[in-house]
Formats: sequence, C-alpha cells, structure tokens
Amino acid sequence: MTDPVAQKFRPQQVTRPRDQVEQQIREAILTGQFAQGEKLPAETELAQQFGVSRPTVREALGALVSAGLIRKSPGVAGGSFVNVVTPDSLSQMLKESMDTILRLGALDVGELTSVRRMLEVPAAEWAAKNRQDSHLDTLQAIVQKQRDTTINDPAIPSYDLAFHTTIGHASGNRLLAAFIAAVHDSTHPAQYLEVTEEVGRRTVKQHMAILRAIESGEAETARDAMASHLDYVLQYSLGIVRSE
Amino acid sequence: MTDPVAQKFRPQQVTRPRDQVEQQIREAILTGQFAQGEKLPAETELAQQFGVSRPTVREALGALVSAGLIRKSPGVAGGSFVNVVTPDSLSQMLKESMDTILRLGALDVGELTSVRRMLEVPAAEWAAKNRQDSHLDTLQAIVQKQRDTTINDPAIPSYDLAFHTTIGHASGNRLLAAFIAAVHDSTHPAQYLEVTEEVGRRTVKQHMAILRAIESGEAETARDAMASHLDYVLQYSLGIVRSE
DNA sequence: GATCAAACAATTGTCGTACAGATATCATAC
DNA sequence: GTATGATATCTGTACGACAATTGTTTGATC
Repeated sequence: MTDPVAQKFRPQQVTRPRDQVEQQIREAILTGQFAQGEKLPAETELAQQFGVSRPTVREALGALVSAGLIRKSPGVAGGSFVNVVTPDSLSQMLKESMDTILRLGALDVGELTSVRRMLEVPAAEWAAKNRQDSHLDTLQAIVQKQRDTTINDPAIPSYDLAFHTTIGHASGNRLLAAFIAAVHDSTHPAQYLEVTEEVGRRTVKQHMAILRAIESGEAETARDAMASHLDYVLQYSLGIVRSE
Repeated sequence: MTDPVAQKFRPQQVTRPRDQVEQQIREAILTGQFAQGEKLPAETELAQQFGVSRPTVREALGALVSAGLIRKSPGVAGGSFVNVVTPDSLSQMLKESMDTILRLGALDVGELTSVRRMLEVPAAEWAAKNRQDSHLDTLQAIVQKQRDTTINDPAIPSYDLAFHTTIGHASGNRLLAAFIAAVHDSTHPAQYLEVTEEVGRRTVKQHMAILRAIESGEAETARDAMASHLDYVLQYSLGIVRSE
C-alpha cells in the first residue's frame, strides 16, 4: 500500500513550550489579532490559556519586549501592551547594535562614515524634491538655534543630529530616515570632541546652504552642498580619531 | 555649611535586580572580561554571586540572548557562551526588524528598493577598487551556477542574494555589506515571484557585466553596470507588486 | 458636600525549590 | 575496539508564595 508519490516521513522538529508561546503571541500581534496599543491578557491568564506555567509565559513575553513588539508595566492598570512599531524603533535598535559592534572592534568609524555619506547625500537630493512645509519649519528652527548658540552649549551635537535626521524624514523615505538617524548617532562620539569655534561657524554656514537649496527645490545643489558638508565634517572627525 | 558649588542631591533611579544583573554582565562582555566564545558561570553560580534567585538571572540572560550577545545550550557541557559578534549578526537582526515593520505596514517595498540602490551602486564601485581574489573566485562560481541552472531551480533567489552580498563584502566595508545583505533579503519575497526565463537570462548577463568590470578594476563601469542592473530588476519587481 | 489620605485590588517582579529534559563523558559489556 | 547504557551536570519548566507598584475606591475630616 506504499504510495510511490507519498511524502517522506519528515518529523517536525520539536519546539520548546517557551518558543511556541512566543511564536503564537508574535504571530497574533503581526496579524493584527491584537491591535496596536492593546493590552494583552495578564500573565496568569495567558499561562492558563496556553497550559504552561507563568515563568514560561514570562520568558516568552520578555523576548517580545526585547524585540520591541510589546512593553510591560506593573501596577493595577499595568500589563503587556502592544507597541506601536515605527521605523523609529528600528532606528533605535540599529543604533544599539552598531554601538556594541563598534565597541567590540568589529567595525570602525571609517566604515560608518562612508555609509553615512552614501545615505545622506541622496537624502538631501530627495528632500529637495519632496520637501513639505513642516520639515522646512523644523529645519529653519534648528538652524536658527545653531546661529544663536554659543560654543559651550552642550546641546550642539543634538542640533546637528536633529538637522540631519530631519533631512532624512524630509526625503519621504522612512527607511532612509531610520538608517540616517542610527548611523549619524553612532558616529557622534567621535564628532563632538572639541568643536572649535571655527568649525562650528563653518558647519552652520554649510547647513544654511543645504537648507536654502532644499527650500528652493534645487535637488542637485542640495546634493552637492550636502556632499561637501560631509566631506568637511567627516574628514575633520576622522582626523580627530586618528590623532588620538 | 552649604557649599554653593555643591552638587544638587540627585537620587539615582532605583534599578530592578534583573536590570542590574543584565547591565553588569553586558558590561563585562563588552569590556572583554569575558572573552568571545568563553563560557559564563552556570546560572546557579551567577545567582549566588549576584545574591539573587536563579529566575532573575535567567531573565537577564534571556535578554542578552535576544540581544545576540550570548547563546545558551543545555546539557552537561552546556551553559551560556559569549557570542562572536560580527556585522553578520547585525545583518540578521536588521533583516528581522525590517520584516516585521514591513508586515505591519509602516514601510513599503518602494522605500526599501530606493535604499537598496543607494547602497549597492557605490558598493560595486568600491568592490572594483578593493576587490580581492577570494571574492572574485566566489563571484565567478556564483555566476557559473546561474548560467548552468534551469528556470525551475528553487535556489535561484539564493544565487542572486549571494551575488549581491558578495559584492558588499568585496567593497571592504563591513557595515555596508551587512546593510546590503539585510535590505536585499527583505526585498526578496517581491522579487522571485515568477521569474520568467527572459528575465533570468538578462539578469545573468547583467551580473556578468558587473563581474567583468569588477575584475578589471573599472570602478565607473562597475557602478554604471550595477545601476542599470538594479533599474531593470527593481522596476520589474515593483511592477509585480503593483500588478497584484 | 468637597477634599485629601489611607486602605484596597490587580498586575508585574522576585524568590525558593523541585523536577524534567538534554547532552557530553565515562564505564561497561560484547 | 566498538557500541551501548549509566551518569553527572547543566539548562528548561513547573508551582507556589510574597514583595513592589500603581490606579481606584472608600472613608474620614473639615
């Protein structure tokens, strides 16, 4: 009675209870069975539904927290809530991963800055094409703050980060924006060691040039302005790294 | 007796035992106190050292496993081992995150392909400059397989992935390679729906052109060849997506 | 009746312990 | 010498209990 076309007996790899629970909840979230922001059942209830113990449920939930899919809070109104997942969370996670790999020496700042250039130059070009008023307002406000600030303002690096990430958003490509934010943030430490007054002023001027090009929609000009700005800044920060 | 320069009393936010354990172990790994591949003490021993219970240690270790810093295995010779962290692990994590964000609709394939183009075109250029024999051998082997294969070979997409990621590695930029692998992999599902024979043959031809340019070190040629290849492939795959 | 403080309740966080499952090593039998 | 089985040791799972956290409700007080 052996069917020649019969499927070969292929035992399915046994899966641990903890993994099954994690997979089922993850799938339920991804398929929208739990809406974003919705509260999952309490741990004891989940344990009962799955027929496992509470520690097992907790381990599964912990993995989902690490993955950024849910968040937990204690207290009577607490519980596990489905996170609103955006490219921002990807950016956050990416930044953390890159930081650890940097610290472990499996990556150097030169590689980071090269990629940064590949991303930010096209971003400026796209931003000039797709810009919207809200982004222009934000960029103008940032540049204004940079002009007003003094050399000792500890917020200088955050202005720079805001300028570049806003251009990322203005490009209209959410993935590009997330990558730029993450990569920019990871190059930060090397960058704001000792910003001299001269460097600060030139940076602001370059930012203004980029902003003008984006405002007037001149894509090529914006691209070139960003390229020379990055050439200036990155060469400068690499110089610092090398001279340590 | 109040010192005018005295630090304001800033209570340090209390941290949960679980977080303290996680932070300490993470820091010990990042500072090299545990070498890569080394085995951490057993859970019971860690619990004793930290003065907490074993479940608490387990939750901390679980978070580190999710972060990719360690791996665990049961059995007598098992335990928690420090992972060898490479840009490959970043690539893996990035791919997973992008896949979930894609499924949740906070990203579309068009954004993905744009970024892919930004990364792969410069990668080809760099690969032509920094190429090494090992990468050339790999690329030649892949292209050879692509020429030999038939239209129904289920491994076709994996050849394509291998070709493009190898170029990423050949660029000499490990972060770039990781990004390319992740982004390419996430665009995959859209791409290998119904690859017609015609498309398959043109793709292989374009791959050969790119490989020739890289072999001979013609950076501009390689860049242009990659650009037109991606224009062809991505427009084609986007067409499929749209026509669904 | 309004306001504020204290008790309450629900949920997660931590603990202790026990046992089951997995797996490399070692001893034993053939 | 090889294969089989016992063993030791680690992680995985379980159960039950208590502590910590925090929104809600209730009660006392003015």
